[in-house]
Amino acid sequence: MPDAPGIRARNRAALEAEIMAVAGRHLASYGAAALSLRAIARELGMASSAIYRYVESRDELLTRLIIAAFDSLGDAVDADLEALPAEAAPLDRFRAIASATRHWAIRHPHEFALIYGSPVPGYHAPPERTQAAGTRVPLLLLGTLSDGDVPEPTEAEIRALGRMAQDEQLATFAVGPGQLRRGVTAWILVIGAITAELFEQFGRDTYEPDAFFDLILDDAQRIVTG
Amino acid sequence: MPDAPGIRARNRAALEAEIMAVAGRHLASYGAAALSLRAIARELGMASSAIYRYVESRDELLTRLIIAAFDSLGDAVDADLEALPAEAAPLDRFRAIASATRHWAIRHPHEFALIYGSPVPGYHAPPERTQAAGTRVPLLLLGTLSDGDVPEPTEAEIRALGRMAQDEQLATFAVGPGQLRRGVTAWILVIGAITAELFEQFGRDTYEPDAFFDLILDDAQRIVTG
DNA sequence: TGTACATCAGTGAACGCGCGTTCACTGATGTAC
DNA sequence: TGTACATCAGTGAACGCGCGTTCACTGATGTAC
Repeated sequence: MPDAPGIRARNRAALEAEIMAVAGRHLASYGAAALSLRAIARELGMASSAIYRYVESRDELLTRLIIAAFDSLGDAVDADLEALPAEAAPLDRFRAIASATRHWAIRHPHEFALIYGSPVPGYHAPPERTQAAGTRVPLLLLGTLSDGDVPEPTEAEIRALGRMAQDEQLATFAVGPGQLRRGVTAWILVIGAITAELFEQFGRDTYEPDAFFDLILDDAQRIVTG
Repeated sequence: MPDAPGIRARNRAALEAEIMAVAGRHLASYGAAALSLRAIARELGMASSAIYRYVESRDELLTRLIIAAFDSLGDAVDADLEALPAEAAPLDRFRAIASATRHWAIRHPHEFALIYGSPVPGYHAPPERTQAAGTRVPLLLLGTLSDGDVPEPTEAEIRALGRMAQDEQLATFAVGPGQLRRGVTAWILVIGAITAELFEQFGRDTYEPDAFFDLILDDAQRIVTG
């Protein structure tokens, strides 16, 4: 039987949580590139070397922050989905997922940049650790698509999907290759629109992002429904 | 009458060009975040302070590199367009522009990240200097769209475009608000697909980017033709 | 054509800053008998 | 229950590195008379 955690274990868990909280705040305020183990230690009032009892390296901390960002996004999307009436149509769920993603991104621009922007210089995320968290929302989105009323996938579509079109993969996606390819394209459009808005690719105050995103969703739905 | 340039002016022009060339190489190799005035000076065998005779500051150099990247992309697109037969259909020109953009991005990932990825930490590009270069390719793309066979713009579209839908602006775009909005959406999809590919948002070797991009272009064209 | 002066390019030292990571060490907490 | 030992958290100094930017200065190029 496991002992109740001693004072050491409790302290460790508490400090670990505090470190992640401070790291998250620094990420949110200054961005991933400026993330510094020394700065985090300073804010916690501990020696810079002490951090290494909790975090292997800066890269490891970045990996954890990436996973945390994906989780935060996933939770936000889940919350918005639950606010929907149970009988909401699939396309309404689709819109809710995309809108929740956009609103999360607006509230957490640096987190969004971390997971959907340029890679952090000198760091490469280990896919085996980030993948599960990273596919959570795209999978939700695919879940709103049904195969019924959509044309047979073309040869070109199956070829384009490559490994994604293999049977084991398709099982986790729960849609056929045609809808998978459409769903991925729609997701690209959604993320692209959010990116353009956040990174101001068309300048500042040149258009109305709220209204524009609505129209983006119309196009995304047309992509998905064929 | 302007004098022939003296030896000093010639040296200055030559060194200025050399500095930009080295800066470009460093950007291409290590990315914008790692760009360092000292490193450039070192490579040119000059004192780190000497760079300041040619470049006001690191930010100024970044601004020049952004403009250079947009120009490089624009030149690449122009070249591919010229290789097209003169009677090529607008939609073929559309595809050529998008494909040229993608191929340029694959050849110049760090330049692409500089202009379409997350902002460089601690730097904000002055729009009045980068805008002209930045709109060059999008304007080419809009140039392939005609208004004729497209439905009247909706109220929602005009609202979403905001300032972009003002008359002076529309004149420079040479299309009506309906096509403008469709063209911008298509461009977002194209850039989003390139971003997803380069930044490996769906992991490595999970799909076939060449074939997938072809299908993306089909969707982009459907967006544009209504 | 020659001379006096102004402009400019480039130097080297310095300021002040920050970073990730390692290491030998102290003192507190936990464990086995 | 008490004691000896092992584990762990946290310290502070250090290594080795890099950066942007400023400044007083030298020597070469250009210009006005």
